[in-house]
Amino acid sequence: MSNNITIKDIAKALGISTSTVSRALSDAWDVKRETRDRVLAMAKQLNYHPNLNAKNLQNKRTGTIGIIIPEFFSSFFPNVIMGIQEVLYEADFHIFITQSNESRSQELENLNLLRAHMVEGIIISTTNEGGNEDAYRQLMADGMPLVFFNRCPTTLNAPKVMIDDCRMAEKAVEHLIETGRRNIIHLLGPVNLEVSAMRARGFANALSRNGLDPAGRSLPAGIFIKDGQEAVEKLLAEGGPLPDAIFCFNDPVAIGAMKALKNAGFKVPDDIAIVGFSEGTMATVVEPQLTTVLQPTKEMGREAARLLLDQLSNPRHHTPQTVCLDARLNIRGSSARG
Amino acid sequence: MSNNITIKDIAKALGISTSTVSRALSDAWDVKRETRDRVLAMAKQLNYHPNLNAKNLQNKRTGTIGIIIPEFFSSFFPNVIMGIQEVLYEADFHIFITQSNESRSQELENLNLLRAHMVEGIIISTTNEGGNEDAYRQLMADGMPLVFFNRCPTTLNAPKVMIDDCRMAEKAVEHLIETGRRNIIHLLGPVNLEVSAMRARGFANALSRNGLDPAGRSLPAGIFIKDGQEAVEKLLAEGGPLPDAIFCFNDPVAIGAMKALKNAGFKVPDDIAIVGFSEGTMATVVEPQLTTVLQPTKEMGREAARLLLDQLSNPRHHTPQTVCLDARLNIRGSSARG
DNA sequence: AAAATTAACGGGAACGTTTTCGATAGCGTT
DNA sequence: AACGCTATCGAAAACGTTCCCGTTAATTTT
Repeated sequence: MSNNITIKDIAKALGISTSTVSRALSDAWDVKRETRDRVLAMAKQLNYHPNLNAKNLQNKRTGTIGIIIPEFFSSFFPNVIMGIQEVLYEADFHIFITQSNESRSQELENLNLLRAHMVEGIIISTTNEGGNEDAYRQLMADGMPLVFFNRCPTTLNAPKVMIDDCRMAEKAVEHLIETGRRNIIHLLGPVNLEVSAMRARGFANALSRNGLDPAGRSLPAGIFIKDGQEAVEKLLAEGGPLPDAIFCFNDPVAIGAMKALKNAGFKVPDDIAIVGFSEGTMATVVEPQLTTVLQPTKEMGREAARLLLDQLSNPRHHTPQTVCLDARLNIRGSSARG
Repeated sequence: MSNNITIKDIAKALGISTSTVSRALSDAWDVKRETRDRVLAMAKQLNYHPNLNAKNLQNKRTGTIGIIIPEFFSSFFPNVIMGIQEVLYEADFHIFITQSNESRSQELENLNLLRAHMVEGIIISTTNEGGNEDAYRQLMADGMPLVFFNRCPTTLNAPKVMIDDCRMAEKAVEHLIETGRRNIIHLLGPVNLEVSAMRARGFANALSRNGLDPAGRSLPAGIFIKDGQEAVEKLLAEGGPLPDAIFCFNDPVAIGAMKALKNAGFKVPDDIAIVGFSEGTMATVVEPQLTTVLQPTKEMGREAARLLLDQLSNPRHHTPQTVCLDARLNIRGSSARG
């Protein structure tokens, strides 16, 4: 931008002082109506734009908050961001989105980037690698407000917003049991994600509560379509007795599992029922449509933003609270049967 | 952040001047090795972080470039952003992502926001509302480097990176013709998008080149699943003769169309073939898998970033070029037949 | 009529950097 | 002994704002 006109230029053009120009632009009380109008007119005429660096250098703020998400590809995070934007824009904040690409080091870089850009707070969903807890701690110790959502470090006493993954997993698995399935397995998420553990626990709870033994019924998978596909292919290749239902860590894994089953000639849900988690666009596109847990993504974003604003307006000894949102099990074709 | 230590603090702690500290931190030649090490050590000890506002105020730059995309939901734009990041991070720039939500006014707000944040350039894909051409023009006149991708304003002489939508549409439709379809219709995209017109033109070209009359064979649809679904439902309700193939503006529309056909008891591709455009995650998830045009999204982002860097390093009279990337028609089940 | 208040503005320091221009000291040259 | 180098550092201006103090003139109060 070659556009270098400053308040000095306006002042000079009008034969007044920069102080007055500054006051006029910020609508101060001690400036005559007429001069204010002249300043505004001249500003428009000269196509003036305030220099945010100078302004922020002065008032020691940036009006920006940072976001770190692990990926862009599922519709989950974009939706959360929409919610964040909604309440943050309302509160006159801008957001600075970065993505860690599920990489620990990239996340660390982003943290430093955001700190260097002097964001006034950070909303973050961790990578599935984990391991940056010290950095979070350091940041919080330095007074940077942090809010976690969805993927939250267990060991950290910070504001978090999540859904009750354990209970929803229970519900999902109980639904499978109610529809007559007894031989249910679970495709696990990434090991160092708390949500993985939570959903696995919900799975186990549901089984034992119904007199089924959860031991040895969880298989490693992951997070992507291919993870689910490979896990099921491996299962089929082993030639052991097959389950009659699979509870998957998330939708992509569920879809991958469905693919593998179809390719091997099995019918979903008749031979094997499938349920996913964290409903995205694909759930109603795949055939049969996927039974899965719909998370209140937008509301999750709103809530995270609210927690951050709370901290901001209440800097001292803010006891970090964890808000837990309701989710809904959407029952569809992939688990149908009476 | 209550962390207010500056180079002054370092200077005071070491009994040297701020100039030296500054030089030491920026690795200048005229500072003794030993003092530089002491400065660095003290900086680490005090947990110093440079104030970007002050720094940027000085050197009149921000190292940030802005991105405006219309939405987050398809995987298209996130993929492009990955490409942009790749080359921009390499060149030591940060990116500032905003989304217009397909809204003209929101896009305008974003433009102003980015300008206020003094980004050094903007990469943008316009909304389907359009109408901000004057703002683009003004920005460019003020010396702000702009690069458009995918959705580019026709009337503007600016760097653009796109694929040859017309030719790819032709290819897609010719594929339908080669597989024996004669009665082909097109579901249109948003009216004020150049890509809509381009794909429609390609559709028409392919028809007339094969002795088929394109007149009256284009139906308004849109951009979302429901647009395609509703368009086909309307078509079916009208009770006229049905086509044997539908070329859709994009994948969601194609998927919507498939849904409507299936619901009405038609078989894809036997009764009616479907082809989409701009392949996303859903293309291989839907059943039958979707024949569609795969765009080089990541490369598109890389190229856009490169064009921006070109402009940045070559500020004056930079003749804006349009780079046209190759795309690929991925033939799948939805258009199968010999 | 003197004093006090108010309305409107200007001067200048400050925010945390970078950078230009010296300054100083040591040391070899002549 | 006077000179010029080189190496290393400090003083101070500048970047574009904001804001605390004045200051002046007009207006009101006593």
